[in-house]
Amino acid sequence: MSKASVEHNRKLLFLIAELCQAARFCRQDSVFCEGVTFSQFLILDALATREGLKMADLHSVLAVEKSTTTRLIRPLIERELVQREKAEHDLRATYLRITPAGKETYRRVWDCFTEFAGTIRGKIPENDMNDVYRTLRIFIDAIRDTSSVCACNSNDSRELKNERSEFNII
Amino acid sequence: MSKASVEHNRKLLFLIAELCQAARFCRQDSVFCEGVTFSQFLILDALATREGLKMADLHSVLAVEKSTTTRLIRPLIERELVQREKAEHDLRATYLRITPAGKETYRRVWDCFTEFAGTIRGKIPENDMNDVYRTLRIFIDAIRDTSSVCACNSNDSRELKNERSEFNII
DNA sequence: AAATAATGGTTGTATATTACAACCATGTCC
DNA sequence: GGACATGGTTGTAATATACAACCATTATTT
Repeated sequence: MSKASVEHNRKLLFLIAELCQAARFCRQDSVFCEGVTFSQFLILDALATREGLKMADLHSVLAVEKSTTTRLIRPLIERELVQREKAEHDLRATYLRITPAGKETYRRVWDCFTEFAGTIRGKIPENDMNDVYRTLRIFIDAIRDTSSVCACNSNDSRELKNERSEFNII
Repeated sequence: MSKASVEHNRKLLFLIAELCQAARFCRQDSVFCEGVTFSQFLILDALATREGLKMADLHSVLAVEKSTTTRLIRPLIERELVQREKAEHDLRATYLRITPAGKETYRRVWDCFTEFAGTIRGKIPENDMNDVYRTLRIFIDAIRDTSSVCACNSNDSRELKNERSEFNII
């Protein structure tokens, strides 16, 4: 193992550490509002922008286990921001629909996020912006590829398919 | 709010979502070994490379509350990978020292991480590498800066503490 | 058609991460 | 000497998360 390589790995370690901290911050309540967490915002967004989603679709949007989806969505159901519906053609599936109240909340939370996003974007030099997006994607994809043995995912890169069982690397 | 701006924010939202997932994956046990978590690895690293650290120094390395440091370090103490020592000149402070067993574990965990890091680096085109590091830093710094400024419009005033603004560990 | 497997979802249980507040001991400063 | 600051631990609680067991339903195989 070359010395340069060790240095490289060390750099990567700290970068990941900071990434974890940044991720933690972005999920803070302070970023959002209306008592909606980051994950719940993602759920509202998915339901607001796409029709006919069911629980199983959210697993991949959120990249979590199905039991976790159940638990994340519960508060939204209780607050009546989201409704569940049984589909006739498959009695197992639970379809989800955002309610008018949910849409209103979604809009307001989106405003909060807009402020946050604006602040961040304001701190990135204009001519670095495209590079930031591009390379961040490279980095994320590298990690995702590492995470899944079979990276047979759709080109909608948002739909990170990573059930824990596929997480075993190396 | 311009349409382009909305699109921009949306892009950022998903980028952050994916970043959170990536961060989550990087902290998975599978990346490490020897029953050492990511945070604990950072602690071992700090103690292995710097002399005379005390608890308070770790707060900023880990960017967590002091009570969290106490809890993160406890398993390391119990497994005797780390020792605590009282300093004579300040009986409040607890100094920490990595033990020989701790060093050995550190080395082995480092090997695990090296493999992980190698896999990731192998997925990033050679001539993008510098750009990735550079822009990732820009992005992380932007978020960090936002975290110290953005006490946002919050009605629930759970702002970030000073520890957060010391995010910088490199 | 009966048996078996797969899918969708919930609940029980457990763990990790993390914060905040209250508290104690010790230092520092006026 | 008293007020305040610093370092650390413990109590308590919330969130995120997984895995396994389970139930109901649908799909596939024999």
